[in-house]
Amino acid sequence: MNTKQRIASDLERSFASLGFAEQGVEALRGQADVSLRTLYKHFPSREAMIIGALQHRDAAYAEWLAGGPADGAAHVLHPLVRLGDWLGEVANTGCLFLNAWAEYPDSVAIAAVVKDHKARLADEFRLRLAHVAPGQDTGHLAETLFLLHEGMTQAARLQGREIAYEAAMHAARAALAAANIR
Amino acid sequence: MNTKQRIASDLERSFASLGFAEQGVEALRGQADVSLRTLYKHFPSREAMIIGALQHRDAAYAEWLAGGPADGAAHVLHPLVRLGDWLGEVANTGCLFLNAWAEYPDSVAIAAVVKDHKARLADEFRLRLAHVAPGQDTGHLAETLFLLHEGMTQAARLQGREIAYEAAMHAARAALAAANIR
DNA sequence: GGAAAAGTAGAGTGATCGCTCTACTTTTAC
DNA sequence: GTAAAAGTAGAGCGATCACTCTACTTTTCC
Repeated sequence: MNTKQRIASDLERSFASLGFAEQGVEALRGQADVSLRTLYKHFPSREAMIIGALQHRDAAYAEWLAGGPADGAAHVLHPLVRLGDWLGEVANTGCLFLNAWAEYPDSVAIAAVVKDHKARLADEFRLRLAHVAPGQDTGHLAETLFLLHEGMTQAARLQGREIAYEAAMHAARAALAAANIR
Repeated sequence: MNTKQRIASDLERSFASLGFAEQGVEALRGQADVSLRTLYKHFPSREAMIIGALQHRDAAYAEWLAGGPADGAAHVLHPLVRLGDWLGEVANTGCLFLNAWAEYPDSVAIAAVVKDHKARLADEFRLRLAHVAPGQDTGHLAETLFLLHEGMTQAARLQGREIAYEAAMHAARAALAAANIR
């Protein structure tokens, strides 16, 4: 792993646990354990540091999602199950991407990274549905699963992970059953 | 309407359209068209201004939700329909409450307002379900509708309001039909 | 072995921002 | 009518913050 990637990883962990607003560049420098000059060499502005952290998480989350059962409803539900695991294992401060966007609503670059990440996530459901029900129109279903994914992320902070996970899985299974995917 | 409420209304509109981070106290003062001294008299810190704006929107949203068809599935779906209207009419910058929380993750007072607002929203679904299906266990269903509500809010920014609205309504109707609520 | 690249430490700078304060005017209430 | 309350205008303060710069050391690579 090169220096830039290692710093990006530290930045991601730092932003995820303490949020964006509460942390200045000096604090980030400390977490990454590099000099200010090196930090700025790889990430020439605070915004670039945030983008680097988001891109790092984007890659990590894609890896986290991969795999699971090869067929049937369980194949489609796998990303939701994994999100449930994720929410249980990492500090639950909501969606890192949406939090970043909230902090920099005018940044075109950050908005692009966020939309890109979410589009890839929505595609994940489309691909898995196409694999399980080839030829079938599953557009609505993919959207529904994406809505439940986003809802679960936020609801876990508000009402507890268990409640959000149970409700999302229950609703997702019902939606798949209604489309004869079992 | 007294001065404080009028200022709170201006603050809400201001935060909603330009976000939290991008706007300092001087800009807020300008939007509310009052002197700095008066602004601080009613809201003694920037955090208090944010809380005031959130409380104002909480009340406005409760009023916005009220009413709708008196019975059947349409009674339960009414809040989702209204959210669809809301997303079409106001600048869609995501959920004001979650954005505020993202900006001040350590503020106990802000977290309390956010959780309070969301709890009231979840209760809205529970109450409407209890009205339509008295005696029936609709806990899961209420959670599902809440997830779809939260998911719709975010997905509307990411994929467009129409897609998010269609998907959420479709999923919600299916969930109600599965519980024999029509 | 030596030059270039990449790193460290940390002081300094300019701008911004939340908030206070002074001096003055208008409105409200009895 | 008058006193208290509430408002305006806006300069100024202290702190913070993103970012730069100087001086020096270590690592890499042919």
